[in-house]
Amino acid sequence: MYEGLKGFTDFYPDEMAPLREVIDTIEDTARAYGFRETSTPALEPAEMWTDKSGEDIVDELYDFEDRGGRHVTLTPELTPTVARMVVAKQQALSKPIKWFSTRPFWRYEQVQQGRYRELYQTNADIFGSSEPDADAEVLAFAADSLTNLGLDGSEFEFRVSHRDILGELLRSFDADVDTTAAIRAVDKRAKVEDEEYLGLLSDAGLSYDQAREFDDLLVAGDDDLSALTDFADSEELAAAVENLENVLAAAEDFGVRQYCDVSLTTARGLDYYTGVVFECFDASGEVSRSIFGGGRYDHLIEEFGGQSTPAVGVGIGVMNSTLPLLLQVHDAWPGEGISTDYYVLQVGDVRSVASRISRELRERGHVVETDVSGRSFGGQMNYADSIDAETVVIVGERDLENDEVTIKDMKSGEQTNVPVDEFPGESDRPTYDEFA
RNA sequence: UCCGGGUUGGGGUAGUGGUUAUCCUUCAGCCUUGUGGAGGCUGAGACGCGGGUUCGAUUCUCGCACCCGGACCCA
Repeated sequence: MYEGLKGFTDFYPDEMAPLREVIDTIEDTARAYGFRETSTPALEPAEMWTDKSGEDIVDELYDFEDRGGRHVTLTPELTPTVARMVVAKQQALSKPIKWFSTRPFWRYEQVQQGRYRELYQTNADIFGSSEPDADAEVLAFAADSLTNLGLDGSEFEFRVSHRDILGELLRSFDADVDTTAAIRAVDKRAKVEDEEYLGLLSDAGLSYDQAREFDDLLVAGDDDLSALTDFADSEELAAAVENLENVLAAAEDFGVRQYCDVSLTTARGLDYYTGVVFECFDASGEVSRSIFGGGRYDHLIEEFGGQSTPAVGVGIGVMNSTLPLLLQVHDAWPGEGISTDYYVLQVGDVRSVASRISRELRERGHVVETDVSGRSFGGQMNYADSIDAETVVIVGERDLENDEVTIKDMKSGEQTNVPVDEFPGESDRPTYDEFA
């Protein structure tokens, strides 16, 4: 007997059925916004991550040398791949480009609640629009996905921040600040002691007093963004604040503003984000990890060798992620197990008739099972029960002597005889009730 | 990489340095060779892996693997 790899998960049919519903719901939402489906490789040149991404990502790569001596990696995220695709066909694609896909990703990291080494994400991205409407549409898609899954606004929250606000605010201090390090410090704010947090900020170049002032501004800004523009007379800062306000205004018109809280201390770890960034959290706090996140990355396409192209997107973890935890906590986990429309029960040498009936029922789009194990009558009834069959069609030698089959409703247990020539007949979904 | 807690049939569990390892459930078959959800009977099926201590280890001990949770990091 073999064991599967740590951090990889087998999904059995009764586990996959609700996950399928979750994925279908999110994908239907994406389609409704006009996102078009793409499919992308599992394996990519490792350089796509080692060249641009920070140490953190590289440490988690599932990478190796292939037989041609190429340094390749299983993809840990989608963004560089879609960036590559956009660059390759940039001139041919009409803008805005709106793509979605659901597929696995791999990260070699420590396994814990909601975090595995193989995870599935539905990504949705918009390329070619820097308008606030594009940011807001991504927020709206994400929010609609959650509400379509049965969550309401009191059960999740989007913490929305803006990289340029943080950057410009830092720049407005009269100091030589390492912006990236400072933003990383902000990202840690909730996790470390005040003193350590302020220490990280001063490591980044702020004086102690400036660090205090900076932090006060972030907190004040969450309630009232004008506190920021009042502080510094900076055109760039004003533009960033205005951009965030415009995104929130668009979100208001799109009907999702109520899910969004301004939270300037939400920074997100990835370095390529540029404007609006957001993370989704469980409003009840029961799921402590972030559910998913996204944001704007206006420079990545250019960095990948394309023409300057603004971009904004979100990646929602659907399997081996925290979203199932969120849905379970709020009683929104799809309950449907496997079910079967018809079981065609065979007694004796009746395969040709049973097959004809099965085929005609399947042609009508139903889920139909019949015996492939040579089981006894009782054994087949047992099996029909175990697969939650709604109707059992008994094709037995005894009935066929009278040119009949028996239609049995499994819920009530009632049954009746029907001429074999009239089943399934003209009805799309013939059941016991129609013949009773 | 670090810190806790775990690992006994498919699932859930009891127990023990020494005969055939407990119970529930599940699965298969039968009671009932044409009727599932109830009951009865029969059967299948387990001490994570490796080393050490010991006459003897599932039990004690060490290492490893895996699982659960946490730190770090992230989605």
